[in-house]
Amino acid sequence: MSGPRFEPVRAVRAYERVVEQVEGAIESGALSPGERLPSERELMVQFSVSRSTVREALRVLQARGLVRSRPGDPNGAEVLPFSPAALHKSMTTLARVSELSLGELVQFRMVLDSAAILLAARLRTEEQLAEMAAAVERMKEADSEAFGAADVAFHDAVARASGNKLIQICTDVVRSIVVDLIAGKIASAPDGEALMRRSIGHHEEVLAAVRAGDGPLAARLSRQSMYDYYADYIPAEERVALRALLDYGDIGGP
Amino acid sequence: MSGPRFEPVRAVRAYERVVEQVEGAIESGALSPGERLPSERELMVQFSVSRSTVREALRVLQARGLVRSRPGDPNGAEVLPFSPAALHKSMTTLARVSELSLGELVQFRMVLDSAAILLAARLRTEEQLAEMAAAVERMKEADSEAFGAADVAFHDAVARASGNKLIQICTDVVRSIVVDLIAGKIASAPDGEALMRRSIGHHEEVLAAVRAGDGPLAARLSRQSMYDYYADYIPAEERVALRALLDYGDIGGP
DNA sequence: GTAGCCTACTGGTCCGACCAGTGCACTAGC
DNA sequence: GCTAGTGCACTGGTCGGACCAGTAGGCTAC
Repeated sequence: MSGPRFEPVRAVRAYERVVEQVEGAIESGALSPGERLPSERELMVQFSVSRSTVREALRVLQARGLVRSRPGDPNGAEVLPFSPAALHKSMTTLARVSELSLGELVQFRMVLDSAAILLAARLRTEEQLAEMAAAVERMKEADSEAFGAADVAFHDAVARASGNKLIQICTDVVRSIVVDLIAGKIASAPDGEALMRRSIGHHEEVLAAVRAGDGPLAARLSRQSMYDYYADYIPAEERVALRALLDYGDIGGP
Repeated sequence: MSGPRFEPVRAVRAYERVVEQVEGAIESGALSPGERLPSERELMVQFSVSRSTVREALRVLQARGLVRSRPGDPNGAEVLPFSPAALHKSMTTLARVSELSLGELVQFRMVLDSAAILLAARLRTEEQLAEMAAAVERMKEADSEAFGAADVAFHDAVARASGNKLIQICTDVVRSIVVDLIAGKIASAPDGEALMRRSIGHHEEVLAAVRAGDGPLAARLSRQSMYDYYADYIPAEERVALRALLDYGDIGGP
């Protein structure tokens, strides 16, 4: 017969229990962004642990992006509003140690971006549409530096219009990773000027499709646009997988 | 005139420099998974910092999922193979403090899963197809517990067949978050038995479409399947956004 | 009234100590 | 000879105390 099923007792370190408590307070809303934690010396009394333990706990919370501490600040550590910084960090690490290829990253962007655009074509407000249009205008008049910024603004407006915060955050994170990866290369592109002009044309078409409410068309155009933009940086054998998202003629409609 | 543009010097803490060096060694491959770091006392000599500083650095590295340390282990901290644990953690935090709704999470899954299936229909090997088929068979013969496991196995096989590690990891992370969120609810579902039967039918259709190489059809079916499966848990006003992914009749073809 | 200093805190770092674990070499027993 | 058991030397986890540089806010002197 099997006796009572005992749970394995994982040795839980003191600093972990401190982390759990503070984390719980933040997630439950008992501690809001902008509020301050007690000082380390105060915390060591409240938790009855040493300052080393408190500090290790704070380091973990800081690594998770929940808290920030400044030396000399008489108010103690500050509870931060959530930022995708931690997500960004772990995804960047993933990209490096897990050897994500540029192709995979771009493919991921094609999927998420086109989904965002498909949704935006349906759900966007007039305001958001105006933002996208403004970004495209800025792309036209920009030098190669401002061009990137305007491009980001466009895609960010689209992502927000999709109404899905997770899509918005993930597109943002992956985009910045891709941009970092090919940083410098874009300047040395065989024909950066032509690339920019073509990209502007693509964006205008996408914008028109969003304005018309034709999500499938907008999504298809955006995938094609991203493929064209990055294809030169991606090894030929990897491009096949990316084209699998295009070949159907239309992942977004007939 | 503007003089030389000086960079703002952010005060870099000692433990951060330790983190950077170890992190760099791991990312560059100088330190491989399974290898051991020197002991804390050895590290404090090498970095010429105190043990507290070394420990805070190790806590950060541990929080990022790069190393693990066991008390008493004579070999020092172990370099871990990358696991999406850190990604999972930060995304879970995101879901909680950033108040991601179940609807947004499911919508995200619909996007990623259908993209994975679209790619899998194109790129899958016979082996991977067999895995998917085996998983569906297990779903048929399983009780409600094993059903979930088989379901996971199916989607995991699909994600692997997509050939995109990022898609694979993200679907996995988001799936587990969704499952946690509705844990317990599924048992109390109005008609769990019927839901399971319907789900099996859907999976068989998806599998058939993948086998036939009809990616767009498979993708459409999978979105519909996921929508049907989770719709009951999602408030009506949120369902509209999810249906935006279905209404086009076919985000994957005519 | 204001400019500047002073003080009482903060977090960052260091040191030294103790404890409970772990792995390994060594030894006692077969 | 080989195995089973025992120490030992080390590990990480925690503690306490100490010092430093930095900050904010009150206080003083102008």
